[in-house]
Amino acid sequence: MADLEAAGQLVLVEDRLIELAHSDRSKTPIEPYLADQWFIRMDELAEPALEAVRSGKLKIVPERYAKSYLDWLSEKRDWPVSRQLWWGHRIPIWHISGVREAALAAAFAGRTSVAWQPDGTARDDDGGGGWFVCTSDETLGVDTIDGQPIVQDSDVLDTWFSSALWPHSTLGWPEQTAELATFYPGSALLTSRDIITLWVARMVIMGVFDTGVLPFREVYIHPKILDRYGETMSKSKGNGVDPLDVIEALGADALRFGMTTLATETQDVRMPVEFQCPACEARIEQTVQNRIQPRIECPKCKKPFKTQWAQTDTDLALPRGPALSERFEAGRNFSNKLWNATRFVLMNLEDFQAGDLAGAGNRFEALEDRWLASRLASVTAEVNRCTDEYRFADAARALYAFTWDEFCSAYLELCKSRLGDPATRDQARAMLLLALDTILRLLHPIMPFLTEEIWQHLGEVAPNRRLPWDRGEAPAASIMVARWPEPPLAWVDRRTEEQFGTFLAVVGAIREIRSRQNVPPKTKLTVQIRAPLSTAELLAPMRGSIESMAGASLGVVGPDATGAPGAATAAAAGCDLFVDLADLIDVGAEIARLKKDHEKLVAMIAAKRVKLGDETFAARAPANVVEKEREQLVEMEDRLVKGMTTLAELAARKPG
RNA sequence: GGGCGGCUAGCUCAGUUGGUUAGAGCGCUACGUUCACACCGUAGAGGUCACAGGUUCGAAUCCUGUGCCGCCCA
Repeated sequence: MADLEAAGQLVLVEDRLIELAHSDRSKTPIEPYLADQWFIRMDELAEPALEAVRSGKLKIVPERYAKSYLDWLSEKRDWPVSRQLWWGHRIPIWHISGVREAALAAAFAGRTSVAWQPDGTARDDDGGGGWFVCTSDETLGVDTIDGQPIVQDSDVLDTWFSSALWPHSTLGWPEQTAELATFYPGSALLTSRDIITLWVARMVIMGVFDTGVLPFREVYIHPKILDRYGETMSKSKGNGVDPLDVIEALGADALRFGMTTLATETQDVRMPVEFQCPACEARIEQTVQNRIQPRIECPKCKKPFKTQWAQTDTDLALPRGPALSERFEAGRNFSNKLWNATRFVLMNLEDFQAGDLAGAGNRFEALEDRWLASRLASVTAEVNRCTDEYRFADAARALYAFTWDEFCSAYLELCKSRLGDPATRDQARAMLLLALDTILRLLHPIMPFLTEEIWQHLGEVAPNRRLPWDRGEAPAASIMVARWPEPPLAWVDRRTEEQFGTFLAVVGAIREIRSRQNVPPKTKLTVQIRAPLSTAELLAPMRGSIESMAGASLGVVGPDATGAPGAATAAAAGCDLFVDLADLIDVGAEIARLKKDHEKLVAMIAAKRVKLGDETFAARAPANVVEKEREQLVEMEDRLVKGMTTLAELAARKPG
């Protein structure tokens, strides 16, 4: 500064704030310090690791992470491996001063694993110098040479150096063990994105260098879980979830299922954390303030509980409030759902003899059986596809939706009446067994404990069951070694699924009317369904099912069905449903609803007309898209007219 | 400074190659304990898809820019 001033070059002196890095652990500023360190030259080592990914021999999923791997390795920056710590692998380098090379050669004569080179210090007067000595053996075996002490470097290797050895050293390398022969290389490495360069790249480098073989063929990078504020979870911040707490409160399968549904292709997932009051089970949002307190008072029951920070004897004596997340509750609820569905199946399976389901494919006569078989085949294919592509969340979602919404809500309900009829009872039971067994196998990787438990119960009730994919063998003693299900794709039947969809839509429409009009569940509704002949034929065999699932009795189902003037109406799957509610109907509510519908329809019809009137749309959009739009317009206009008729009828009926 | 990702319902997230009225779980509202399940059932409300341009007959989706959030590297 003085020089600048003297030279007349100093313009201004001012105070500036400088970003100063702080140590995460000690919270003290990090000061630069120049020191000699050991480096590993990377140019030759990096090349095979780069080639492995470029050529596709090593696949990184999701693909975008290959970029950070390649970018980083391409720089081929030398790796500083020495650390001034008290733990770790000591660097296999020794120092000696004041000796000539001849003395080293004599001391290590015959040892090919020892190498040395000058350490760069100046020579002594008598020709002796400083040397680095290196060996791949554990020790040098000598303490002095020519009276000079030989001392091992006090530095240890970077933790990632040791970690890079993990795939092969854990299997006994450098010995050629049976474990190494069997388990090396592995198939897939699952890890977090922040250590792709630190760990994954180093394992590849080290694995190839030491064994000549890539340590794994695929790398799956999973998302990282952050708290509700987007911060990385850590014990020292106190913002984490303890898996043991989750297991204790919600179950091990809830934890695993929850983790699986979080495993999407995204980079981060957020997990809001809540304390659970041990006294009243109220949930208390974890905040930046309360997460570092030794005790928290429950705002609901006012009783205090301790956290991981409890220190004093009084705090330590308090009951502990576990840290949980609502994101595991769906898994807990799902476990419960599956357990109860199982109870229902087992209850109905007692004294069931026909356990051989190997020829199940020949017996799908009822619509719902064809549908269930079709769905089993589709869902299995979907789960296979998802797991092959590391889309674990999609697999979990598919199984959750199928089990809950289709197997439990639809199929089990339909079975209830069939189970009471001796003519259909055994077929329904066989189908329940087939479906539950298949669901268990598909779910097992995601919910291992519950599925095993149920598997054992199933084994007691139906020990002789044979599924088509069991190849004539009895069910395995444990689901862990049971065959993966293989429902044939020939079971997939799109027309049946469509048909079944129509059925469900009709049931839904009746339920909607009931709910809209506040009709108690026990009151039977009488429903007329105006449907095209084809749809009516299709619904005919499901008549009883519609009645039982919707709590209704069906009148006319066909093109000529009509409702009394002012009947409550609903549309579904190309049908119009009429429920005459003369004594029950809330006319005002119905009119209000229809008016709202009407406004919405008018707006949508207007938009459609503009679209279809646009010449360029007709000219440039694909024919099927234009056709679809036309059909929708017709359908909407039809609904508009019907709505207006009903409105007029209701208005005439409304008292006053 | 470079790179990667995110911004969709109150919350946490899905949304395949652009094409019905954008979905799920939790939460919320109403009704309901009919013998698998209230950790449940039925129905419902709730979204200008961060913002601004552009491409296109058509954009949550493709392109450009901006803002905010996060991570890796320097």
